Amino acid sequence: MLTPSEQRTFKFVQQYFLKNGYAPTLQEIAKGIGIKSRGVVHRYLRALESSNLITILSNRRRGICLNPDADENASMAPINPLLGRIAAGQPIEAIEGRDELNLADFLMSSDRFALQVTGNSMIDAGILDGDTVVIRQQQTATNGDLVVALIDGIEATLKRLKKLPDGMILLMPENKLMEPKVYPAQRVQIQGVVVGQLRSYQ
Amino acid sequence: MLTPSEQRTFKFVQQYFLKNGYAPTLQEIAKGIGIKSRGVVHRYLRALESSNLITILSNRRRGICLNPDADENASMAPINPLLGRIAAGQPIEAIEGRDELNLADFLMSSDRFALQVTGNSMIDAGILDGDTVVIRQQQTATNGDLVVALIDGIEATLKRLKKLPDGMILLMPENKLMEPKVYPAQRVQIQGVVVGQLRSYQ
DNA sequence: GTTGAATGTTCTCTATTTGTTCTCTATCAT
DNA sequence: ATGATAGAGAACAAATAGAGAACATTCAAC
Repeated sequence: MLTPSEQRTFKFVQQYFLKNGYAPTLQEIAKGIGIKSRGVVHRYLRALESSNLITILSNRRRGICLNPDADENASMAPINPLLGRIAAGQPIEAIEGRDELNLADFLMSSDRFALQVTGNSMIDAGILDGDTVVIRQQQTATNGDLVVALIDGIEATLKRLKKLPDGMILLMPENKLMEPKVYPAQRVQIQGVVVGQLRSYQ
Repeated sequence: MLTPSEQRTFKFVQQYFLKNGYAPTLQEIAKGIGIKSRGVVHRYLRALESSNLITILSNRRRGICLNPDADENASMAPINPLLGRIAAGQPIEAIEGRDELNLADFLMSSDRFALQVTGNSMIDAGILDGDTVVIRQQQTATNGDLVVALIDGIEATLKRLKKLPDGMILLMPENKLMEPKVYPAQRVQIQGVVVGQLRSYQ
């Protein structure tokens, strides 16, 4: 059972964590909830700890951990309610089993990063200008993967990979108007493969 | 759990690697994260290594390797950096300002839900079979919006909305092979508009 | 090979920030 | 009044960020 200030504190910490990937300092919390005293913040944190919402690593800077089992932490994991399936001409049907969309699987891993795509070279693969692609960092890829490739150590491109039998590498754009290009393997360095894509319409 | 400086360091290394295809020197990292001491950088790298994010080849110049299958538990960093912008044939350029991809903005809001798309009616808009779309629930929409519409209270479809001057409603698929359909307004009920889209390649 | 500059590594040292613990006020509802 | 809740702020200890010196090791040019 939390007092209003304690709730505000907890919410702020949660959001800060989600946004920055590390805990806030007492001063940042104080500013965030609109007070000035670090001492007061500390008192609230103590209360949150005894309610089992957080764990405090003593004397550590930014040493606040969110306890995973806390109910209200459910909102921490970016999960989306309700996931149904929509098809032209059919009623929306619920999908059994997977009723949540877990973004953590999608891209929250340290070996992933995101890139914003410029240009239309991949529109036939449904990747439009301005979309964001999520890349898993790796040096190798298999035929047919969408890869980020570095050519001659300078030019970066997003293309579909095809290894030719003669050791050459074919980088194919997904755009009927553009031509695939062939490079000797040593000129092409794979930086990662596309594991996801997202777009915002606002 | 990484300190902010350690995260900055990791991100810089990742970015440098992506851009150049090889690891930076300690001095380059120092400059990149805004400090002067190579010793300090080395300390941060040690921390990253013990979090299993990187591997250091001792005494090797540019001897930092990014660990491909990073241990998520170790880092616990729920961020995925937006590292840059990729354009065909150009070096990857860093995006200043917005350096993080904030998923909270994207879909963590109570009035949103997700649907999985079946069918090819929207492929020309870059929405493929199997993609997930994020819908903001609302009863009205403006011309040109991508909407989830319920026809006769039964059929749900994802189409582009066009209100005709005579009060009829035109639902246009984004697929050259399909024909738009016209309905009287009372048969069509808007369920929400598409505010985001995502795809997983796994 | 030899050499020298650049680079990685290990330290010590300092200043600042941060966490922690106090005490002291103020407000408000019962 | 009497707790409970809010807040300010001082004082101290600990952690962190950073500088920089000193030495070891690479690596490329000669």
